[in-house]
Amino acid sequence: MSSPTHRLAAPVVNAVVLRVTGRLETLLWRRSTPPAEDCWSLPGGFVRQGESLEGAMRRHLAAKVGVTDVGHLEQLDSHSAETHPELWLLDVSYLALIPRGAEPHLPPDTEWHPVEDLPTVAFGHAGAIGRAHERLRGKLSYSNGAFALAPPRFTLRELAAVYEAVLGYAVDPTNLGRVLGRDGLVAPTGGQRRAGSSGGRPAAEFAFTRRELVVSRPLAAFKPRDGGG
Amino acid sequence: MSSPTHRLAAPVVNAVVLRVTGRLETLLWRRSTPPAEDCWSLPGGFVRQGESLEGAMRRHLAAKVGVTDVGHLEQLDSHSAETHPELWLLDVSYLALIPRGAEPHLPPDTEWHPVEDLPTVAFGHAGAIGRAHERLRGKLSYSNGAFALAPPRFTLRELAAVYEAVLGYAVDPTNLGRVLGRDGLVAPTGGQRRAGSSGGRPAAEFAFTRRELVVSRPLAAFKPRDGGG
DNA sequence: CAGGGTTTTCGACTCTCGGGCATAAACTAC
DNA sequence: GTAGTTTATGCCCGAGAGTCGAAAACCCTG
Repeated sequence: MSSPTHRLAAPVVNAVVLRVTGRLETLLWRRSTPPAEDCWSLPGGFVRQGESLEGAMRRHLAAKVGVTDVGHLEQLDSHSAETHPELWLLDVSYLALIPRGAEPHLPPDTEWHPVEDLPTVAFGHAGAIGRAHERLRGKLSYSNGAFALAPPRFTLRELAAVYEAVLGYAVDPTNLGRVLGRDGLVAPTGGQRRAGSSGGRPAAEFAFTRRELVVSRPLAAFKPRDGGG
Repeated sequence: MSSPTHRLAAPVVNAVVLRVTGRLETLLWRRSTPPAEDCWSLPGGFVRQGESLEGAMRRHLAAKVGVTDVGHLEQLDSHSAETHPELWLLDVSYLALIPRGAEPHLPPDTEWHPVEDLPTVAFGHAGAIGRAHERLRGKLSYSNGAFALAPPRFTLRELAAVYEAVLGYAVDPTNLGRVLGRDGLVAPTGGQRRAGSSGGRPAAEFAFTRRELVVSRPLAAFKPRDGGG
């Protein structure tokens, strides 16, 4: 069963790159080569032998779309794809979050598109975008996942705007700050920020305490024996 | 970049098969062929062209370890593996949950091992078992994920025992029934069950209302505009 | 058949946390 | 200085989880 007569596949990585600029946006790449020439698709490419999947993903993000400052990179899922005329592809999807403020300078064929108003994308990649959005929505609800989308320093109003763009409904900045603050996920920096247009009380500046993913609720739907750790 | 000169990999699927029999156990397979001959590893095998990854996983589970009644099957992650001397492998890991009562008749080379006391497993598969356990722990806390581990009908005490085996700490049957019942995830069947040894009040028999995964809390860490749906 | 032991079930209570609201504070513009 | 805008702080309320005790249902023994 380990004989080399088995058919072989070409490993491919693709990323759903998400950022928030008022709206939730994803990065699409207009293909200039077959297959699916002149169609939009997710940025990505082939994996080299000896290369890790995540390494390949970062390489393609940096080389093809100029994305180097990735706030968070996470594998979504894999599936066997017959979308290529000659090759059997094994498609591994990633979710990449870009913090606000890190503006990658994009190659000409690459554009941000609002997730709520996507063009037609090839290879069934629209499903991957939907799953990525869904997973991100979950992450914001039970972790500090917004650290990878928010700028390094922000006001509670700005952070609430990030949540609103992802979740799709209004979020109260006061309550948001209290919840994240109680879990120790965000903390005030001491600085202040003035509102953009007309006057008002300057807002306190906050920052996430950690830049890696932390699950706030310790999965305690039921009681983890309060005494111990 | 789509030239067929790229190196190709052999897609492989592996499953962390978990069940609960008092303890949480996983299914390991003693390899009788190279590589890693006579070592324990996760059950799995090659993917055929034209076959979906999940289809290949189910095929191997049925053929190699006699597992046909899978309560839940879910992809974990993929990684590029250099563990084979001749082939470049692309390893896709799955989590498979076996309900209690469905006892697959195992081939001679296959055994259940308690997750807390594993033998040495090859190919770095120990990490996959850990990640599977971790994900399962999360599932039990915010979904009806236990439906795939529990028998079709059970008492609250029996269900609590399943939770304890996975979570590692005591769970109150009363509270568990109330929480899952309020969300409509479990419901009494009307039947009764007598305790095993000495007498006592017979316990009501319960069953999960759905046999697919349902996320109980609608990810509402913040307010989803109570009016609408 | 009465009584003790065992297990489950039900109800009441408490505590924490999310959400809402009103008020105070801080700043700008006129 | 006054009006207007925005943020911050405190308090209240309700929902839900966790605990506890008492009642219910059953078995076994004498």
